[in-house]
This record gives sequence, structure tokens and C-alpha cells, in this order.
Amino acid sequence: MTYSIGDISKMYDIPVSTLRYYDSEGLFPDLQRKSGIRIFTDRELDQLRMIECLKKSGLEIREIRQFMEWAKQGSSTYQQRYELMSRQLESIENQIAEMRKVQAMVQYKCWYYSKAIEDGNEDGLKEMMPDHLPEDIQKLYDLAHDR
Amino acid sequence: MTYSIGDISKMYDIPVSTLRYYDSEGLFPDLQRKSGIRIFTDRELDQLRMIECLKKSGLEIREIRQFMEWAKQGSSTYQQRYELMSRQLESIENQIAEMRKVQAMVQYKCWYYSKAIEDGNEDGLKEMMPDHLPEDIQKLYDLAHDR
DNA sequence: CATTTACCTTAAGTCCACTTCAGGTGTTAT
DNA sequence: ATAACACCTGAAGTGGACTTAAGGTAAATG
Repeated sequence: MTYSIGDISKMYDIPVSTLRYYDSEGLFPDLQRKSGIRIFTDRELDQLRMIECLKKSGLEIREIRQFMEWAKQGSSTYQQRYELMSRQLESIENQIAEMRKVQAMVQYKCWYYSKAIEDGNEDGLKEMMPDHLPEDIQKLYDLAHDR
Repeated sequence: MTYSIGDISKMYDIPVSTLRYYDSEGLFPDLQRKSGIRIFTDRELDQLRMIECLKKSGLEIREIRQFMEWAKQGSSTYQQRYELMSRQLESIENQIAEMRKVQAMVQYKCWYYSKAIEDGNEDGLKEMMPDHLPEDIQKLYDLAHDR
């Protein structure tokens, strides 16, 4: 099965210009052409899924290109690819932990403003604020403030 | 307690230039000065924590400025601030869910390459690949590939 | 047969969040 | 007193990831 650049664009909701940009950056190292026109196959679909994933994990385009080049080189680069994935795994785990703290802070602020709306002011809040919050809210507050 | 811009820079490991940039973008709406020099207080420390948090949640500088302006306006903007935090909470939850999928993909790839290293090739892997993976790995694969 | 459509290229432009530069003031240390 | 610091400003520069513009080819549709 093969696809045109426009097919891929619709399937993944990615602008055609972005797909061309990725190609120009070497992110599809095996992409074939028929009289100048790019022919995408399931191989490129897999690569595109991987690109999106690696981007979300925080890799830059040139690092993704490096990974794609390693993949092209075959079995001699298993080790490098494994190490890259291990590093990314650690990085993602840190990012998730960080996001949990952000989530706690935002949950705390949601509670805070809903209480402020109820009371019409922040007076009561300011009194309980460092250490006398309701138990469940205190947990969020402490998590968000690293304590 | 007050702090100089250099103090804050060291405490939070943020370049002085970034703090000046934040100030120039209106992210410290109450920041005082003594003969031209910025005087940071605990209020600005709280704001800086909030800036970092909102940035991590995906807000742009101008949206953070909006939030800070609302905060300056007092009780009349509780509702807007509550709504912003609610939206961000939802967004963070989506981001965490997305990161979990990325994590599953990267965990799967870690397993994949460690197996490839062990085997010296991907032949065995390619045979089990769509549906005959070891049970725990299959879960990762399915999660990462939305199935 | 003309125009619309889908593809192509290279180069320049955009957006965001900083960062660097050039030049200046005021206080402290040798 | 001179140099080293820590602060200041406004303007220009940077980096990354696209996006847009300008101009062209080739197949297909009215």
C-alpha cells in the first residue's frame, strides 16, 4: 500500500508543508519518489508515528534524524538506539512527575478560587494558608510546594 | 524580606535576563523599585513559582500576564481565574495521559532493542510483532498504538 | 482546450521565548 | 582613585520548528 503526501496529511492531520519539512530534515531516510513525487509506504507511516512520539518525548528534529539514520544502518546500531530510548524513558518519567506537581498546584488553585468565589474574598483563605488547609487540599498544596 | 534580581536568579537558577524579560512582559505587576533597581519580595517569589507552574502547564507569556493582571484586579476576577485554572487542569490531565502513551511506546522500544541486541537481529521480533508479543509487552504496544 | 488540482522547489518569513550587545549608573573593595 | 561589581536600558540577535510565497510541472476534469 502506498500513499501520497496529501493522503498522509489527511490521515494524521499534519500540514503537507510539515511533511515536506520533515523529509527535508532527513526524517524519512528511505522515502522513495516516482518522477519527483514522494511515495509514502507503511514504513513511512511507522516512522511518522515514531517521529510524533519522539517529539512528544522532547527530542529535537536533529536528534530524531540521528535515530532514523541509526535505524537505517541496521543491527550495528541496536546499542545506540537502546541507549537513546533508555534516556528518553527516564526523561519522560521525570516529565510525568513534574506534570503531577503542576497538576497539584492547579488543583489547589481551582479549590482556592472556588472558595474565594464562595466567600467573596480571600480573607479566610489567607488565614489557613500555610498549614491549616482542609486535609485533602493540604496534600495538594504540599506536593505543589515541595514539602 | 526583600531580594535583588541577582538573589532571585541564584535562588531559582533563572538568568537575570529572563527575570528582566518577565518583568518587561508584565509578569510582576506590583514589582517595586528603589532608584531604578528592582526590589523583589515574597509576593514576587510566589508569582515566580506561579509563572513557572503556568509555563509548564502550557500557557504562553501573554496568557500568564493576563492571569497576573486579573490577580491584581482583586475579587472581581475570581471567576475568570477559576475558569482559567479549570481549563488548565483539563489540559494537564490530557497531557499526562498523552505522556503515558509516549512512555508506553518508549518502554516497548526499550524492550524491542534489548531483545534485538540479545538476538543480534530483528527476525524473531518481526515475527511476533503485531499480536504475538509477550503479555506485558503486548499491553505496552497496544497502549502505544491506541488499540 | 483551459482551468483546476495535486504535486514540486528554494528562499524568505513568522512566532515565541529568550539572550546578547552596547553603553550607562551607582556602590563597594584594593 | 581606579577598578570590579551589580544593577539598569533599548535594540538587535538567536534557535527551533515550522509556514508562506513565488514560481513551476503534470494529470484530470468541465
